Amino acid sequence: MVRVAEESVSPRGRTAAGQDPVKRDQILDGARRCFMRLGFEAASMNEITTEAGVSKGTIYVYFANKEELFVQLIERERSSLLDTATSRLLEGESIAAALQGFGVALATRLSSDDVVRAQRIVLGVAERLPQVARSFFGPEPFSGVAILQGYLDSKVAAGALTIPDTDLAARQFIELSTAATFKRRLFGTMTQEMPVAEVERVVESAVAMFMAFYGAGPQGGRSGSD
Amino acid sequence: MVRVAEESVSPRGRTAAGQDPVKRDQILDGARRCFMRLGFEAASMNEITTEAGVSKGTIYVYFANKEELFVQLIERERSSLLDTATSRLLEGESIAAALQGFGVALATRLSSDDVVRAQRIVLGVAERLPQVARSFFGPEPFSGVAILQGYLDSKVAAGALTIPDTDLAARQFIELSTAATFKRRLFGTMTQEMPVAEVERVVESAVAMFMAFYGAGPQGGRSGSD
Amino acid sequence: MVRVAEESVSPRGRTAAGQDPVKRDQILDGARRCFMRLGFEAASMNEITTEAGVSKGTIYVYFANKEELFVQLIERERSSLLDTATSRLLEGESIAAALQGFGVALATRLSSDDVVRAQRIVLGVAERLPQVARSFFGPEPFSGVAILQGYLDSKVAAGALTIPDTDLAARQFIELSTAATFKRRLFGTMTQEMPVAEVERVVESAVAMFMAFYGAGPQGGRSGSD
Amino acid sequence: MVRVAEESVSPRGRTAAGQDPVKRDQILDGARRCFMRLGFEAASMNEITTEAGVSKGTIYVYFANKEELFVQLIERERSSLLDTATSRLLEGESIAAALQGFGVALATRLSSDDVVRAQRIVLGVAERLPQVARSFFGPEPFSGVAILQGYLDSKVAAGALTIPDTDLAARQFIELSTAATFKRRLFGTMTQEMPVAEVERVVESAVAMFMAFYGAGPQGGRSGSD
DNA sequence: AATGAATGAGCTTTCATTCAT
DNA sequence: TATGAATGAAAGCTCATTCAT
Repeated sequence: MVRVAEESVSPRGRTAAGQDPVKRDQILDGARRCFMRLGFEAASMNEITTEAGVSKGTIYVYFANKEELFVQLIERERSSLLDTATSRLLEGESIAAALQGFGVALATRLSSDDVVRAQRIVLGVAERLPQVARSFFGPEPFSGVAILQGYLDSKVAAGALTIPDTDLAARQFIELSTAATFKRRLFGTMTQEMPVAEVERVVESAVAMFMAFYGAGPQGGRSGSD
Repeated sequence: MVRVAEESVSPRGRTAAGQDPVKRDQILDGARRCFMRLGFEAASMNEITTEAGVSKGTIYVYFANKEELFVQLIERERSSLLDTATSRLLEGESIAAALQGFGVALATRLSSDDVVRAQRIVLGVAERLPQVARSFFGPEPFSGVAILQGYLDSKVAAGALTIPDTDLAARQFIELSTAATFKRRLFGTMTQEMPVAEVERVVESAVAMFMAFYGAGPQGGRSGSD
Repeated sequence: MVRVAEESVSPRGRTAAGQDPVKRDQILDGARRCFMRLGFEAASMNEITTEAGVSKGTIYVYFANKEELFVQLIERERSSLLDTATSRLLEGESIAAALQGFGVALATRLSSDDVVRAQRIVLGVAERLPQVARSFFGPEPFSGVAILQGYLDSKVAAGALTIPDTDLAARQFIELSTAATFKRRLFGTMTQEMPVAEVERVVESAVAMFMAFYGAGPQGGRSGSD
Repeated sequence: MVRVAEESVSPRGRTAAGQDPVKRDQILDGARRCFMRLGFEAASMNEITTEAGVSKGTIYVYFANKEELFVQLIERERSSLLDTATSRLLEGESIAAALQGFGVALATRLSSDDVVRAQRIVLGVAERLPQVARSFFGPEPFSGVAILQGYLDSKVAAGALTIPDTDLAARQFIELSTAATFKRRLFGTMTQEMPVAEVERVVESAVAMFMAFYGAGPQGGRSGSD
């Protein structure tokens, strides 16, 4: 019964109900535009219908209800969220360079119009759909943190860094990298995306501060107890 | 049903429509309970009416509509948000102690159940009511930042700190102080408020890192490259 | 708060929400017309709204949902269903006359257009609203039966009738009285109400048959055992 | 999903659209299960489709719409409704025995769960599909009545019974036989099928009453006045 | 000035029916 | 001929807002 589309546009033959990935994406694209423009509550299924160019019934074949549609949309969007940052981290030639690349990619992505918008919507429904908010940055724990922590762990093991609590250190670096943008963008006090050069400057400061504290050496970083 | 106790009713005669500050607060108190419990969309004016113990019409005399009621509520709540943190900053006997007190107070308050809830609600309507989100932490720019920046400026002027960009440095310290809590609480990956001892440890690390980088000395902290 | 209407049209002052009996009846009247014309499923709340001359919201203040509205309607209608038959029974000068009056009233009422229509609708939703169907003829058991049984019991006690099972006998008389009409009207093979003269003839036969079998005398009626 | 076993499929080549009686029955079987379980309105064509193991389109080739499908279903079911009762009547060795067999069979069948369910559904749509309800018990007039009336006519002709109005007498006997069950089962005041022994007792009373009134003899039963 | 009953647009969701494949 | 994905009208119900009292 299920004959999956072989290329991209529903090619030939039929697909099982609710199984055509092209139509599914078409719906998600329409939903994305609506949710982004209006938020979760204000986006009506009617409008999504129109925007996606499918009928009401079709949407309900692919997605059980509005919440499920939203959850699936976020799921789809999430996957690519931290890809660039992750690869930047692994590509870095030195620790400082790796952190710089990671921090810039992360700060840029997290403060992009789209992601900011998405974060707001997700937080707006966090009470009703807690798992959506919880997994917004990827499978728990906050995956950017997990990745960076893994990286830091490896450098600590190699003796290149001295960090008593790599989970905290990872969070610290991320917060330092996004110090100028995250809250400002989320709460709207910064209305434009920050220029790359400026982001780079902020991350440079973050790297410098981080390395000054955690860089291996006699004075070794401290995170709390001594 | 809920009637205000005799003595708290506007004292003498009648007040101009929509002018009685006691009734105004009574409405805002009810609205606060509803919005916090249900969120902006789910809180119905009917429920607010009941919770506040006033009639529908009265609410509409004091507040033009649901949005305006919400805006006014956030405005009222905001003022006290950073009071403790601010006074902790000014009470500190040393820079490190001042920062420690400020950081702990800030991290604690920002990750309290109430404030987390409020942030989510505010962010959920940020697209529709941008100025509410924008001014959530106080008059622009982000007021915790402004206060801390002022403090840092004074210490720089006194030669106790070396900071090229005190705005950035203020943000950095705040982000470091809330590194373990802010995102986790907001996105729900941390479901309980963090124990005070743990908050203190995190802030100690923040202070150490901050002072290591910006503490006055030959190597003076840098925030860009030179 | 609740100031009940003193006469018939909402007289003066306000009534508590969902408490105005005049408006309540107005809604039930509109609902009655719609349900009778279209049946339960086909009657839309919109149409009832229009027919009753009230707004959607008002209906939902008085009745929680469509089912509840229907239940309340049937409840209201039911009360008068067997009044006439009951009083005819008690007015009869002889047993035969009492039974004749009761039978004619019952057969007439049960086969009237309105009652037939109502029975169909009630039976149509019987699976979903069993208690509505169950109590259609009044509080259990089938109240016409209960009343007649009580009457028969008294006559048996007085020695005027010999009936081993008065519950069965009551049902038998009722079925005999409505033998020509009940099923025919309900299932639509008889499309007009039966002329009174004809009903009277059928009930006369019922009375004759009943008295021949149960009338006190040496041969005494039998209903089952040897 | 449900596929008919090879051998039951239309035997040779193709059948004209909507002409294969095997497929037709297959559809009606599925529809029967759905309608009985859910009632007319609640049974969706989708569910019938699944239950019958045919496609939506196919159903619409065989039956113009949902109503027509229902009509045809009732038509098919109807034929067997009174078979047993009819043969019991003709097998009876005496009039009393014939009536007893007929009455018990009829009362049992009419109050069986399935038939009660079917009657309710049919009555629920009686206003919209009058002919379905009208012909529920067979071709007009009420066929159980017609058959019994024929039987009574023959006995009257033979001088074994004295009945002025055999149509009425037939109805009377049927109502007496089902006096304890019909309304109670239909309106749900009796939730279980009645035990056979009890049905037999009720029918015995019906036969006794009937024979006492219509049994040939000097006093000959009368159904009108003289 | 305060009340709260009434309003009705608008919401999400269902499902009989169609028609391209 | 048979299929079942797609359609879209219409359903029950909610709730911000109004205005007669």
